[in-house]
Amino acid sequence: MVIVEEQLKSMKQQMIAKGYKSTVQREATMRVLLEHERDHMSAEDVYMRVKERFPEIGLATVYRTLELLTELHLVEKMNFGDGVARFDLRSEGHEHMHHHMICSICGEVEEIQDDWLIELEQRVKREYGFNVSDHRLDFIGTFTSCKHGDCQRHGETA
Amino acid sequence: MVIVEEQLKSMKQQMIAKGYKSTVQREATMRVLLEHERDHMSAEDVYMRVKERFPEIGLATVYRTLELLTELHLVEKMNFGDGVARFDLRSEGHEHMHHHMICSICGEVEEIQDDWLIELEQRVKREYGFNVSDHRLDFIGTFTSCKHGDCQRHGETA
DNA sequence: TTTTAAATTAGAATGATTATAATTTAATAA
DNA sequence: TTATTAAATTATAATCATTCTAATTTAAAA
Repeated sequence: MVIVEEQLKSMKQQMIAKGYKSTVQREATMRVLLEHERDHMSAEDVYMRVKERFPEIGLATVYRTLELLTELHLVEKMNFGDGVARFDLRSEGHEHMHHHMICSICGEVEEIQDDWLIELEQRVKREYGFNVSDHRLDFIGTFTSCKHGDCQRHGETA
Repeated sequence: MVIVEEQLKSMKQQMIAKGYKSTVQREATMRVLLEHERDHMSAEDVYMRVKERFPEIGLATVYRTLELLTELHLVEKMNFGDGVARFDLRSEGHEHMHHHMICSICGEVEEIQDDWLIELEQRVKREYGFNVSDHRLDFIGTFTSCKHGDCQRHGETA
Protein backbone atom coordinates (compact mmCIF):
# COMPACT_ATOMS: atom_id res chain seq x y z
CA MET A 1 0.00 0.00 0.00
CA VAL A 2 1.51 3.27 -1.09
CA ILE A 3 0.89 6.35 1.00
CA VAL A 4 -0.99 9.29 -0.44
CA GLU A 5 1.99 11.65 -0.67
CA GLU A 6 3.98 9.17 -2.66
CA GLN A 7 1.20 8.52 -5.14
CA LEU A 8 0.59 12.22 -5.45
CA LYS A 9 4.24 12.78 -6.26
CA SER A 10 4.14 10.08 -8.88
CA MET A 11 1.04 11.57 -10.48
CA LYS A 12 2.60 15.02 -10.57
CA GLN A 13 5.72 13.64 -12.19
CA GLN A 14 3.71 11.94 -14.89
CA MET A 15 1.88 15.18 -15.48
CA ILE A 16 5.08 17.18 -15.83
CA ALA A 17 6.72 14.50 -17.95
CA LYS A 18 3.95 14.97 -20.51
CA GLY A 19 4.42 18.72 -20.55
CA TYR A 20 1.53 19.70 -18.26
CA LYS A 21 1.94 22.00 -15.31
CA SER A 22 1.54 21.08 -11.70
CA THR A 23 -0.85 23.49 -10.03
CA VAL A 24 -2.37 23.71 -6.59
CA GLN A 25 -5.82 23.16 -8.06
CA ARG A 26 -4.73 20.00 -9.78
CA GLU A 27 -3.00 18.80 -6.66
CA ALA A 28 -6.10 19.46 -4.56
CA THR A 29 -8.22 17.53 -7.05
CA MET A 30 -5.84 14.59 -7.13
CA ARG A 31 -5.77 14.55 -3.34
CA VAL A 32 -9.54 14.21 -3.24
CA LEU A 33 -9.39 11.38 -5.75
CA LEU A 34 -6.74 9.62 -3.70
CA GLU A 35 -8.91 9.84 -0.62
CA HIS A 36 -11.95 8.43 -2.40
CA GLU A 37 -10.39 5.71 -4.47
CA ARG A 38 -13.49 3.63 -5.12
CA ASP A 39 -16.33 6.05 -4.66
CA HIS A 40 -17.35 6.55 -8.28
CA MET A 41 -17.71 10.28 -7.82
CA SER A 42 -19.27 12.56 -10.41
CA ALA A 43 -17.42 15.72 -11.44
CA GLU A 44 -19.82 17.65 -9.23
CA ASP A 45 -19.02 15.37 -6.27
CA VAL A 46 -15.31 15.92 -6.78
CA TYR A 47 -15.88 19.64 -7.15
CA MET A 48 -17.72 19.88 -3.85
CA ARG A 49 -15.07 17.92 -1.97
CA VAL A 50 -12.25 19.96 -3.44
CA LYS A 51 -14.12 23.16 -2.67
CA GLU A 52 -14.19 22.30 1.04
CA ARG A 53 -10.46 22.79 1.19
CA PHE A 54 -9.97 25.07 -1.77
CA PRO A 55 -13.09 27.23 -1.96
CA GLU A 56 -11.92 29.44 -4.80
CA ILE A 57 -11.61 26.61 -7.32
CA GLY A 58 -13.96 26.66 -10.30
CA LEU A 59 -16.09 23.81 -11.58
CA ALA A 60 -14.56 24.06 -15.05
CA THR A 61 -11.11 23.51 -13.61
CA VAL A 62 -12.23 20.31 -11.96
CA TYR A 63 -13.74 19.16 -15.24
CA ARG A 64 -10.54 19.98 -17.09
CA THR A 65 -8.39 18.27 -14.49
CA LEU A 66 -10.49 15.12 -14.59
CA GLU A 67 -10.30 15.17 -18.36
CA LEU A 68 -6.52 15.54 -18.21
CA LEU A 69 -6.13 12.75 -15.68
CA THR A 70 -8.29 10.51 -17.84
CA GLU A 71 -6.09 11.30 -20.81
CA LEU A 72 -3.03 10.35 -18.75
CA HIS A 73 -4.79 7.11 -17.73
CA LEU A 74 -4.49 8.08 -14.09
CA VAL A 75 -8.22 8.03 -13.58
CA GLU A 76 -10.93 6.09 -15.30
CA LYS A 77 -14.06 7.75 -16.54
CA MET A 78 -17.16 5.62 -16.18
CA ASN A 79 -20.72 5.83 -17.23
CA PHE A 80 -23.48 3.91 -15.52
CA GLY A 81 -26.24 5.33 -17.63
CA ASP A 82 -27.53 7.85 -15.10
CA GLY A 83 -26.50 10.87 -17.13
CA VAL A 84 -23.32 11.74 -15.26
CA ALA A 85 -19.76 10.64 -15.83
CA ARG A 86 -18.05 9.14 -12.82
CA PHE A 87 -14.38 9.05 -11.97
CA ASP A 88 -12.07 6.79 -10.00
CA LEU A 89 -8.35 6.63 -9.61
CA ARG A 90 -6.71 3.86 -11.57
CA SER A 91 -4.85 1.69 -9.11
CA GLU A 92 -1.25 1.05 -10.05
CA GLY A 93 -0.56 -1.92 -12.25
CA HIS A 94 -4.15 -1.94 -13.44
CA GLU A 95 -3.95 -0.83 -16.98
CA HIS A 96 -7.48 -2.13 -17.43
CA MET A 97 -10.70 -0.98 -15.91
CA HIS A 98 -12.13 -3.33 -13.37
CA HIS A 99 -15.58 -4.84 -13.67
CA HIS A 100 -18.78 -3.68 -12.03
CA MET A 101 -21.91 -5.21 -10.63
CA ILE A 102 -24.78 -2.73 -10.72
CA CYS A 103 -27.79 -3.55 -8.61
CA SER A 104 -30.94 -2.80 -10.53
CA ILE A 105 -32.91 -2.35 -7.31
CA CYS A 106 -30.78 -0.04 -5.22
CA GLY A 107 -28.33 1.24 -7.82
CA GLU A 108 -25.37 0.19 -5.71
CA VAL A 109 -22.18 -0.35 -7.69
CA GLU A 110 -19.74 -2.96 -6.48
CA GLU A 111 -16.44 -3.84 -8.05
CA ILE A 112 -14.71 -6.96 -9.19
CA GLN A 113 -11.00 -6.32 -8.98
CA ASP A 114 -9.81 -9.30 -10.99
CA ASP A 115 -9.39 -9.22 -14.71
CA TRP A 116 -11.64 -11.92 -16.07
CA LEU A 117 -11.24 -10.99 -19.69
CA ILE A 118 -7.70 -11.89 -20.65
CA GLU A 119 -8.83 -14.96 -22.49
CA LEU A 120 -11.67 -13.19 -24.26
CA GLU A 121 -9.34 -10.44 -25.39
CA GLN A 122 -7.16 -13.00 -27.10
CA ARG A 123 -10.24 -14.38 -28.74
CA VAL A 124 -11.23 -10.93 -29.99
CA LYS A 125 -7.79 -10.53 -31.50
CA ARG A 126 -7.88 -13.95 -33.10
CA GLU A 127 -11.40 -13.88 -34.45
CA TYR A 128 -11.84 -10.21 -35.29
CA GLY A 129 -8.33 -8.76 -35.75
CA PHE A 130 -9.08 -6.31 -32.97
CA ASN A 131 -6.32 -5.32 -30.55
CA VAL A 132 -7.79 -4.53 -27.17
CA SER A 133 -6.26 -1.73 -25.15
CA ASP A 134 -9.04 -1.51 -22.60
CA HIS A 135 -12.43 -2.91 -21.79
CA ARG A 136 -15.57 -2.30 -19.87
CA LEU A 137 -17.60 -5.05 -18.27
CA ASP A 138 -20.70 -4.31 -16.24
CA PHE A 139 -23.19 -6.80 -14.89
CA ILE A 140 -26.70 -5.59 -14.21
CA GLY A 141 -28.82 -7.55 -11.76
CA THR A 142 -29.53 -7.96 -8.09
CA PHE A 143 -27.65 -8.99 -5.01
CA THR A 144 -29.22 -11.96 -3.33
CA SER A 145 -29.42 -9.84 -0.19
CA CYS A 146 -31.41 -7.17 -2.05
CA LYS A 147 -34.02 -9.59 -3.25
CA HIS A 148 -35.14 -10.52 0.22
CA GLY A 149 -35.15 -7.23 1.96
CA ASP A 150 -35.08 -3.53 1.74
CA CYS A 151 -31.75 -3.25 -0.01
CA GLN A 152 -29.51 -3.70 2.97
CA ARG A 153 -26.43 -3.35 0.87
CA HIS A 154 -27.35 0.16 -0.11
CA GLY A 155 -24.54 2.54 0.72
CA GLU A 156 -22.39 -0.23 2.08
CA THR A 157 -19.37 0.68 0.01
CA ALA A 158 -20.06 4.40 -0.26
CA MET B 1 -35.53 -13.90 -40.82
CA VAL B 2 -38.82 -12.36 -39.85
CA ILE B 3 -40.29 -9.68 -42.05
CA VAL B 4 -40.74 -6.16 -40.76
CA GLU B 5 -44.53 -6.24 -40.61
CA GLU B 6 -44.53 -9.32 -38.48
CA GLN B 7 -42.05 -7.96 -36.02
CA LEU B 8 -43.94 -4.71 -35.88
CA LYS B 9 -47.13 -6.56 -35.07
CA SER B 10 -45.40 -8.47 -32.32
CA MET B 11 -43.99 -5.30 -30.82
CA LYS B 12 -47.37 -3.62 -30.87
CA GLN B 13 -48.93 -6.60 -29.16
CA GLN B 14 -46.37 -6.52 -26.39
CA MET B 15 -47.03 -2.84 -25.97
CA ILE B 16 -50.78 -3.33 -25.67
CA ALA B 17 -50.34 -6.33 -23.41
CA LYS B 18 -48.57 -4.11 -20.90
CA GLY B 19 -51.33 -1.53 -21.02
CA TYR B 20 -49.73 0.97 -23.38
CA LYS B 21 -51.44 2.38 -26.39
CA SER B 22 -50.47 1.78 -29.95
CA THR B 23 -50.13 5.10 -31.76
CA VAL B 24 -49.03 6.10 -35.23
CA GLN B 25 -46.05 7.92 -33.77
CA ARG B 26 -44.90 4.86 -31.93
CA GLU B 27 -45.40 2.71 -34.99
CA ALA B 28 -43.40 5.11 -37.13
CA THR B 29 -40.58 5.08 -34.59
CA MET B 30 -40.54 1.30 -34.36
CA ARG B 31 -40.49 1.08 -38.13
CA VAL B 32 -37.35 3.22 -38.27
CA LEU B 33 -35.72 1.04 -35.63
CA LEU B 34 -36.62 -2.09 -37.57
CA GLU B 35 -35.02 -0.66 -40.67
CA HIS B 36 -31.81 0.26 -38.88
CA GLU B 37 -31.31 -2.74 -36.69
CA ARG B 38 -27.62 -2.35 -35.94
CA ASP B 39 -26.95 1.32 -36.54
CA HIS B 40 -26.57 2.48 -32.94
CA MET B 41 -28.65 5.57 -33.58
CA SER B 42 -28.96 8.41 -31.11
CA ALA B 43 -32.41 9.70 -30.21
CA GLU B 44 -31.74 12.64 -32.51
CA ASP B 45 -30.85 10.26 -35.35
CA VAL B 46 -34.07 8.34 -34.84
CA TYR B 47 -36.02 11.57 -34.65
CA MET B 48 -34.67 12.80 -37.96
CA ARG B 49 -35.43 9.52 -39.73
CA VAL B 50 -38.95 9.36 -38.32
CA LYS B 51 -39.52 12.98 -39.25
CA GLU B 52 -38.84 12.22 -42.90
CA ARG B 53 -42.04 10.21 -43.03
CA PHE B 54 -43.92 11.75 -40.18
CA PRO B 55 -42.92 15.43 -40.12
CA GLU B 56 -45.29 16.48 -37.37
CA ILE B 57 -43.77 14.21 -34.75
CA GLY B 58 -42.06 15.86 -31.77
CA LEU B 59 -38.63 15.09 -30.40
CA ALA B 60 -40.01 14.44 -26.93
CA THR B 61 -42.30 11.77 -28.33
CA VAL B 62 -39.36 9.96 -29.86
CA TYR B 63 -37.54 10.17 -26.55
CA ARG B 64 -40.55 8.83 -24.70
CA THR B 65 -41.07 6.04 -27.21
CA LEU B 66 -37.45 4.97 -26.99
CA GLU B 67 -37.70 5.01 -23.23
CA LEU B 68 -40.83 2.90 -23.35
CA LEU B 69 -39.32 0.41 -25.75
CA THR B 70 -36.26 0.14 -23.52
CA GLU B 71 -38.51 -0.55 -20.58
CA LEU B 72 -40.23 -3.30 -22.56
CA HIS B 73 -36.80 -4.72 -23.43
CA LEU B 74 -37.57 -4.31 -27.12
CA VAL B 75 -34.64 -1.99 -27.68
CA GLU B 76 -31.37 -1.67 -25.90
CA LYS B 77 -30.04 1.64 -24.76
CA MET B 78 -26.31 1.96 -25.03
CA ASN B 79 -23.70 4.44 -24.02
CA PHE B 80 -20.32 4.65 -25.67
CA GLY B 81 -19.13 7.58 -23.63
CA ASP B 82 -19.69 10.25 -26.27
CA GLY B 83 -22.45 12.00 -24.39
CA VAL B 84 -25.42 10.58 -26.25
CA ALA B 85 -27.48 7.48 -25.61
CA ARG B 86 -27.77 5.10 -28.55
CA PHE B 87 -30.52 2.68 -29.37
CA ASP B 88 -30.82 -0.60 -31.21
CA LEU B 89 -33.55 -3.12 -31.56
CA ARG B 90 -33.09 -6.22 -29.46
CA SER B 91 -33.08 -9.17 -31.79
CA GLU B 92 -35.47 -11.92 -30.80
CA GLY B 93 -34.14 -14.54 -28.46
CA HIS B 94 -31.39 -12.21 -27.33
CA GLU B 95 -32.34 -11.31 -23.83
CA HIS B 96 -28.79 -10.06 -23.32
CA MET B 97 -27.01 -7.20 -24.94
CA HIS B 98 -24.34 -8.20 -27.34
CA HIS B 99 -20.75 -7.14 -27.05
CA HIS B 100 -19.00 -4.28 -28.81
CA MET B 101 -15.59 -3.53 -30.18
CA ILE B 102 -14.98 0.21 -30.26
CA CYS B 103 -12.08 1.40 -32.38
CA SER B 104 -10.17 4.11 -30.55
CA ILE B 105 -8.89 5.53 -33.82
CA CYS B 106 -11.95 5.83 -35.99
CA GLY B 107 -14.72 5.38 -33.43
CA GLU B 108 -16.28 2.58 -35.43
CA VAL B 109 -18.43 0.22 -33.38
CA GLU B 110 -18.62 -3.40 -34.41
CA GLU B 111 -20.62 -6.11 -32.74
CA ILE B 112 -19.97 -9.55 -31.41
CA GLN B 113 -23.22 -11.44 -31.57
CA ASP B 114 -22.30 -14.38 -29.36
CA ASP B 115 -22.74 -14.36 -25.64
CA TRP B 116 -19.32 -14.95 -24.19
CA LEU B 117 -20.27 -14.29 -20.61
CA ILE B 118 -22.45 -17.18 -19.54
CA GLU B 119 -19.65 -18.72 -17.53
CA LEU B 120 -18.63 -15.45 -15.94
CA GLU B 121 -22.21 -14.78 -14.90
CA GLN B 122 -22.28 -18.05 -13.01
CA ARG B 123 -19.05 -17.05 -11.36
CA VAL B 124 -20.52 -13.69 -10.32
CA LYS B 125 -23.43 -15.50 -8.75
CA ARG B 126 -21.21 -17.99 -6.98
CA GLU B 127 -18.58 -15.60 -5.72
CA TYR B 128 -20.60 -12.46 -5.08
CA GLY B 129 -24.20 -13.57 -4.63
CA PHE B 130 -25.17 -11.35 -7.55
CA ASN B 131 -27.87 -12.51 -9.96
CA VAL B 132 -27.19 -11.14 -13.41
CA SER B 133 -30.12 -10.08 -15.55
CA ASP B 134 -28.08 -8.26 -18.16
CA HIS B 135 -24.57 -7.21 -18.96
CA ARG B 136 -22.51 -4.86 -21.01
CA LEU B 137 -19.16 -5.75 -22.48
CA ASP B 138 -17.21 -3.31 -24.60
CA PHE B 139 -13.69 -3.70 -25.85
CA ILE B 140 -11.76 -0.56 -26.66
CA GLY B 141 -8.83 -0.84 -29.05
CA THR B 142 -7.93 -0.87 -32.70
CA PHE B 143 -8.65 -3.01 -35.69
CA THR B 144 -5.51 -4.37 -37.23
CA SER B 145 -6.62 -2.78 -40.47
CA CYS B 146 -6.83 0.63 -38.78
CA LYS B 147 -3.30 0.48 -37.44
CA HIS B 148 -1.76 0.29 -40.85
CA GLY B 149 -3.77 2.79 -42.77
CA ASP B 150 -6.20 5.59 -42.79
CA CYS B 151 -8.99 3.77 -41.02
CA GLN B 152 -10.38 1.82 -43.93
CA ARG B 153 -13.02 0.23 -41.80
CA HIS B 154 -14.55 3.57 -41.01
CA GLY B 155 -18.21 3.56 -41.94
CA GLU B 156 -18.08 0.00 -43.14
CA THR B 157 -21.05 -1.12 -41.10
CA ALA B 158 -22.88 2.21 -40.96
C1' DT C 1 -70.90 7.56 -29.65
C1' DT C 2 -69.32 9.07 -25.36
C1' DT C 3 -65.96 8.94 -22.04
C1' DT C 4 -61.53 9.14 -20.14
C1' DA C 5 -56.98 8.20 -19.29
C1' DA C 6 -53.02 8.16 -21.92
C1' DA C 7 -50.32 10.22 -25.54
C1' DT C 8 -48.78 14.07 -28.27
C1' DT C 9 -47.21 18.74 -29.32
C1' DA C 10 -44.48 22.87 -28.90
C1' DG C 11 -41.77 25.06 -26.27
C1' DA C 12 -39.68 26.04 -21.91
C1' DA C 13 -36.70 24.22 -18.33
C1' DT C 14 -33.03 21.53 -16.55
C1' DG C 15 -28.64 19.71 -15.80
C1' DA C 16 -24.16 18.23 -17.30
C1' DT C 17 -20.50 19.69 -19.78
C1' DT C 18 -17.73 22.88 -22.68
C1' DA C 19 -16.28 27.35 -24.54
C1' DT C 20 -14.84 32.25 -23.91
C1' DA C 21 -12.30 36.27 -22.52
C1' DA C 22 -9.83 38.35 -19.01
C1' DT C 23 -6.61 37.43 -15.45
C1' DT C 24 -3.22 34.80 -12.95
C1' DT C 25 0.52 31.60 -12.43
C1' DA C 26 4.18 27.89 -13.18
C1' DA C 27 8.25 26.96 -15.37
C1' DT C 28 12.13 28.56 -18.06
C1' DA C 29 16.00 31.29 -18.89
C1' DA C 30 18.57 35.66 -18.56
C1' DT D 1 16.00 36.76 -8.62
C1' DT D 2 13.31 38.67 -12.04
C1' DA D 3 11.31 38.80 -16.61
C1' DT D 4 9.03 36.22 -19.96
C1' DT D 5 5.59 33.46 -21.90
C1' DA D 6 2.63 29.83 -22.65
C1' DA D 7 -0.48 27.37 -20.02
C1' DA D 8 -3.93 27.35 -16.49
C1' DT D 9 -7.63 29.37 -13.93
C1' DT D 10 -11.76 32.04 -13.01
C1' DA D 11 -16.39 33.48 -13.70
C1' DT D 12 -19.71 33.32 -16.64
C1' DA D 13 -22.06 32.40 -20.80
C1' DA D 14 -23.17 28.97 -24.14
C1' DT D 15 -24.30 24.44 -25.71
C1' DC D 16 -26.28 20.11 -26.03
C1' DA D 17 -28.94 16.17 -24.63
C1' DT D 18 -32.78 15.18 -22.20
C1' DT D 19 -37.00 16.01 -19.42
C1' DC D 20 -40.94 18.64 -17.97
C1' DT D 21 -45.29 21.38 -18.63
C1' DA D 22 -49.74 22.82 -20.13
C1' DA D 23 -52.88 22.60 -23.65
C1' DT D 24 -54.76 19.62 -27.06
C1' DT D 25 -55.65 15.30 -29.35
C1' DT D 26 -56.48 10.45 -29.64
C1' DA D 27 -56.90 5.31 -28.69
C1' DA D 28 -59.44 2.09 -26.41
C1' DA D 29 -63.26 0.80 -23.40
C1' DA D 30 -68.07 1.24 -22.17
